[in-house]
Amino acid sequence: MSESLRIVPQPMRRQVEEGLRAAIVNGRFAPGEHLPDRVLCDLFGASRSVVREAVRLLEAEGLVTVQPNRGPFVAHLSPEEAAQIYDVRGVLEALAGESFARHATDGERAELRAVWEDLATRGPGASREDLLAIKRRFYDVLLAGARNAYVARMLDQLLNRNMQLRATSLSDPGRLAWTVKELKRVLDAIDRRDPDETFIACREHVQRAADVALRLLATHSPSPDAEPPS
Amino acid sequence: MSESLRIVPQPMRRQVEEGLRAAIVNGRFAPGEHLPDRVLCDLFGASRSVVREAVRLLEAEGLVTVQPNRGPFVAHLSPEEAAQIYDVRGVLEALAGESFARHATDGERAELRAVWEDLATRGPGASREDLLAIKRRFYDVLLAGARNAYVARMLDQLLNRNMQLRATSLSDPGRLAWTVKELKRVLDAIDRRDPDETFIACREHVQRAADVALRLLATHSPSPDAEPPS
DNA sequence: ATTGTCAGATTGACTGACGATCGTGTAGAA
DNA sequence: TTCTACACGATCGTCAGTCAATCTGACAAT
Repeated sequence: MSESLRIVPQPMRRQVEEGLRAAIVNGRFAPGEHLPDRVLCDLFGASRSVVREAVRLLEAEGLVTVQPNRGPFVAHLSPEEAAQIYDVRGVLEALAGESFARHATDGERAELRAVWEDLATRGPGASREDLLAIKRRFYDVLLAGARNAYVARMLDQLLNRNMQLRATSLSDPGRLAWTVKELKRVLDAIDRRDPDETFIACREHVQRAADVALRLLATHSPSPDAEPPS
Repeated sequence: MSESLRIVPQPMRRQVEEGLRAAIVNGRFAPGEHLPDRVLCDLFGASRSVVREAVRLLEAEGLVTVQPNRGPFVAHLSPEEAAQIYDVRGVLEALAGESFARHATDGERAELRAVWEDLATRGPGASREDLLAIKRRFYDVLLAGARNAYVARMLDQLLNRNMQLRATSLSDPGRLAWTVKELKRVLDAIDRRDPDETFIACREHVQRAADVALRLLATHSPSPDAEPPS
């Protein structure tokens, strides 16, 4: 853990990339919205080269889709895509949990349980932001203990991709209690050093979250907002 | 399936991107090799803007790593990373198989079995290229029938990432017979419409391939080639 | 031998420019 | 009035050139 002390001046490109990503996942840009590079340029005060490179990265992450000769658009999340994302999230999170059960240190296990207890003691009055932040910490600890950089990167992408849906599903009344109960099963499996059971518990947890989110998505907004291109 | 007939002139950027990716996965560039954008420019006859955007995409895929102020390098695959990639591949392929068992049409099931029979009837004298091509077709059919664009994209990335290892493990004498037998278990599970068994069979297949590849990697080249930077 | 300095090479970023392409609105014809 | 064709604007794709910051390696000085 000899963390390098050298400071790296964050390149302009990375600032644009992170700013744009944050703006998209926080909903400051509506899905389907057109983002001409001109407006991105003077929004971030950067040149076209920088903006275009940043857009390429977000395109690879799936957050924006670039139509030829028309430019970048905020990606639209259809119910089918959402279901697919949850499927992938399920197996990746299951793998992360399984790896955590295998490789995590005692300190990391204790830390994960601490985060869970933080979540469990929140009343139902907690704000969406708080809940998302706690779940974020949960994932951070989980992925750190899983010792697998690839599953961490891919899961990060997927969590960014369906941030809006997670916010809605977390705000569902009564969902918090189920989340706490499902995660307890994960924690118990981890403490019993049972990777297989951890795998199953994690995947099932995501499946439940997907059911809630997709049900909300189907009933609450039967007709999506922006135009599905082509 | 009304595929649009209109041809879109592939942008220069995409040509550079695909050419560079092909050059890396085919081993025309050694791992750890430095790729100054100057040489990429007159190698592809493109301007710096185009090359840099293409490099961004490959960076997001993990095929190249860009060191600040030093430029892009062909990514180096450590044994630990290889093991992590195989872990992720295992669950993603398992999910793809499970989805295939759930959603594929009868035609797709027959097609998958045809590809498998093609692989099974090859004698041990088949060339690496042929075997890789057949496995490629197997994956294409599998992913098409899985009805999940995300698992397809991520699996594609991972397969590109460890192409070299796959080539070595496929060339291992006797491995072909085991591969055929393991895939038969997958096919049988699919034909029995048993998603859970398909999941397990796929994951185990990848695990076996990982064991072979990592064993070869450990014994055949105990000290990697290029310098691990920093 | 260690340190300091300098030149060359390379990246990061910006700017201006040009043609190609898409969408749209308008003018003209039926 | 309705429909078609064309022109126009907006935007993208690409390029070339410039400048500053940084790294590398060699060479000189202590």
